[in-house]
Amino acid sequence: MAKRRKMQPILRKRPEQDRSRATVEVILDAAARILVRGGYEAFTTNRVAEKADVSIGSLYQYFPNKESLLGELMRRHTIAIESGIEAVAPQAQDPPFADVVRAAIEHIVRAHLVDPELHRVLSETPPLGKLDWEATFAERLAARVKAAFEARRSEIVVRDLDLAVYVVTRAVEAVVHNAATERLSDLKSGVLTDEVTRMLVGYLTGKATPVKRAVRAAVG
Amino acid sequence: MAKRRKMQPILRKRPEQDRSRATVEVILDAAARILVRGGYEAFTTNRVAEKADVSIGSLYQYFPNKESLLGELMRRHTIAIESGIEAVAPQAQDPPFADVVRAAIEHIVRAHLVDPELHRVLSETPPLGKLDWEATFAERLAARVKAAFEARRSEIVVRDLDLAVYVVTRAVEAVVHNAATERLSDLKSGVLTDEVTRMLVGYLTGKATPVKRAVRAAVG
DNA sequence: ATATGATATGAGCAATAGCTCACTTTATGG
DNA sequence: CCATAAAGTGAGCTATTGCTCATATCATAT
Repeated sequence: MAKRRKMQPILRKRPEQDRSRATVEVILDAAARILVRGGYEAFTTNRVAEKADVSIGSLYQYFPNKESLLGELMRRHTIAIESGIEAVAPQAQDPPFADVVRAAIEHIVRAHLVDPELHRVLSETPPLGKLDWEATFAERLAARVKAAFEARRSEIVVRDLDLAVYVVTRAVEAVVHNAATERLSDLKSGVLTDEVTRMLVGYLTGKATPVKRAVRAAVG
Repeated sequence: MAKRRKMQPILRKRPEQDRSRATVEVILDAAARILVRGGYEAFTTNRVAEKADVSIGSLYQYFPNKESLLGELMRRHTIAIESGIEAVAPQAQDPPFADVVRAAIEHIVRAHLVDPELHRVLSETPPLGKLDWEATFAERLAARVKAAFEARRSEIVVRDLDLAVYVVTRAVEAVVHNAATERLSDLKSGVLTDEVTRMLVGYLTGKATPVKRAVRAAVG
């Protein structure tokens, strides 16, 4: 008598043959393209199936519901970001504070350069909006930033560290996020990273940073 | 033979009696409450009418379509913000640069303290998201900020003024916007304004600002 | 060949959306 | 009064949504 309700696995059926794996891929591609072009409004399962040139039945053989499609899209996007992030070299010991700050910013920039359009849509999409990875990513980042600040406490003039971490992370995330759609070239060239780095270092240490170019100019 | 298509006035019919004016008000109230509670997902015309305790027919007598409901809501919100902003005193001549910066920030803070929840939902709502006033508001603000920067060019160490304006406006807007839902008390108390002011002044002038409390502690 | 499971199809269902319109009720003014 | 206009009603139309399921096709192994 137990009513079956929202208790399905993430993927209804594991695709085992090459043919079906391809089908899943085509579906996800179509989903991403529709999301990017028309936003969540245009994102309907029927349209996705049509654009993927696959019957609606096939879609529902692998995805138990609309939300799971979004979920898988997000999962993959997260993975793409995380793997791209691993390229960040571990810090040499006792580097200039400015370099630490810059490294963190490049962290975020890199994340936003992985399929920026899809990134934007996913992060603003109603049912999942700012969910999962954005939360945990932000948390991990905040922890990391705070640790870095504490390690350099003597160089930092700001009183309230927690507040500083909050202000800094939101500010950077937002500037980068916006720049990903409004000033993509500045993002890619590193000009924006320079600027934001100077802002943070100035704010935190109370000293102006000499305007010097980054060691490596481009990030993506 | 001309097909009638999306060409209706903003308000289908002007309410002329007190009774109908009240009806319009009740509808808008319900709309706002539904938006705040359930987001755009829950925002359906039938539900709005139901919550307003008004027949769906009455709703459509004053609002030609769903979008116009959102539009009117936004229009009123804009007006509320703008009138609240006028309270900002005109600057004394040649005030300290920090004061100018602080005034601009308080500008934005004030805007976000007018019904913060509704503000958030409206700014993230799909069909209008970041439309109209957010665009023009940002433009006017950017122009104002740039003018202020130019007037103080000698005190500013940043090279690229346009880039600086971009970084500054996005950063402040985002920090304040996020704080409106995550750190409302810090926003109201002025602590956050202090912090952001210090960040900007440090960034722009290259000098650390002495940590002094604002003249008036609270904004809203 | 043939049996078996994996894969694919698409007509169509139940639910809900935005919205209309024929109609009733309430207010106003001569 | 009563005529006219304003205001209010809600059953229900049309379109679309997410999603199912009976059926058909393809792949593989014996």
